[in-house]
Amino acid sequence: MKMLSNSCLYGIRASLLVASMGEDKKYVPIKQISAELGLSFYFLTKILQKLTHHKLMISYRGPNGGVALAKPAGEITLMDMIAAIEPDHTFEDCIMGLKGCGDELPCPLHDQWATVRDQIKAMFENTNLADLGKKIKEDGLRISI
Amino acid sequence: MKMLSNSCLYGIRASLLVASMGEDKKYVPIKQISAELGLSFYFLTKILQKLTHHKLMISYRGPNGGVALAKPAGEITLMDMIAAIEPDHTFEDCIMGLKGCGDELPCPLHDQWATVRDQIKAMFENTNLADLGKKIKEDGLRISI
DNA sequence: TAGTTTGCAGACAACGTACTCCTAAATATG
DNA sequence: CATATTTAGGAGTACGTTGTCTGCAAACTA
Repeated sequence: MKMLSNSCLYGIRASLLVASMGEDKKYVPIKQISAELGLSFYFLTKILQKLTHHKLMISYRGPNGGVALAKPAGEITLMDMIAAIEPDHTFEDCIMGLKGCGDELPCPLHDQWATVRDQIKAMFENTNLADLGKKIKEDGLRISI
Repeated sequence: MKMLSNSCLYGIRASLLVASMGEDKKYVPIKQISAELGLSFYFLTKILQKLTHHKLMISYRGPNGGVALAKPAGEITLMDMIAAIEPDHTFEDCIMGLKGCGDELPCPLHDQWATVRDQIKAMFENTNLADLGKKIKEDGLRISI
């Protein structure tokens, strides 16, 4: 069950890596990020450009350049990342694909689905990069492979 | 948030319609189903062929032909439909896209996601066409437009 | 048997996502 | 100023999903 596009996943993982490395280094080169995460440099470049356009990251060209978070990691939620990379992704859709499905005019699965959907939405809204970075560091969780 | 492909949604809606119409008529023509649901006849034909191949439906050619459910509606779950139409759809994936993510080697979102994912899986496994048909009939819920 | 109705099967086009490559622009250093 | 480093941006390829069309096979009707 693919909830998020590859682009979105790559963007989140890259941001987490930048958050963890950016403490000593101001800018992290995209080449280095792609190597550490095992992703295509060219493709990752495109994705991170979307994040800089949406002011979640800042970039700097030339030697010692790279990308950095534009805000503290605690102020960037997963929902921010999704909105920047997959702008068409909504969390309102009817699971049966019916237009106009809602509390007043529900499809047969509406109530069950609305509950689950709101949980997913809350998960993305209430989780920020600092939360995930802390888990990665403290519990040894991973963002590679 | 698109959980299921259009093909899958169309197949489910068509099956529900067949279940509700098949009481008096043995076979329902695909042409009629596509007209009532506002779907492409050609495309729906392809989708329903997958259901007949997976023995969820039976088809009959010629005048008074069409498709019918191969089993009582109460014995066909949404998960059966998904498996037939989207055979690659799994409900085990890591939401971060990491291979090997599991209880022993979790990603930072694993626990939160596993809970939601299992609810979705259960929703599809425990809901059958008769359940939905009953809601549609008794509560006036809809499968069109 | 001839003609009509219906599903079956294969080819094909349009589109979005994923991914690659190339050149230009900005910046640092000697 | 010359050169190396690094991001920006546009063009192009590959593939899956969606959707269309055409001809064929099966079944009924007269």
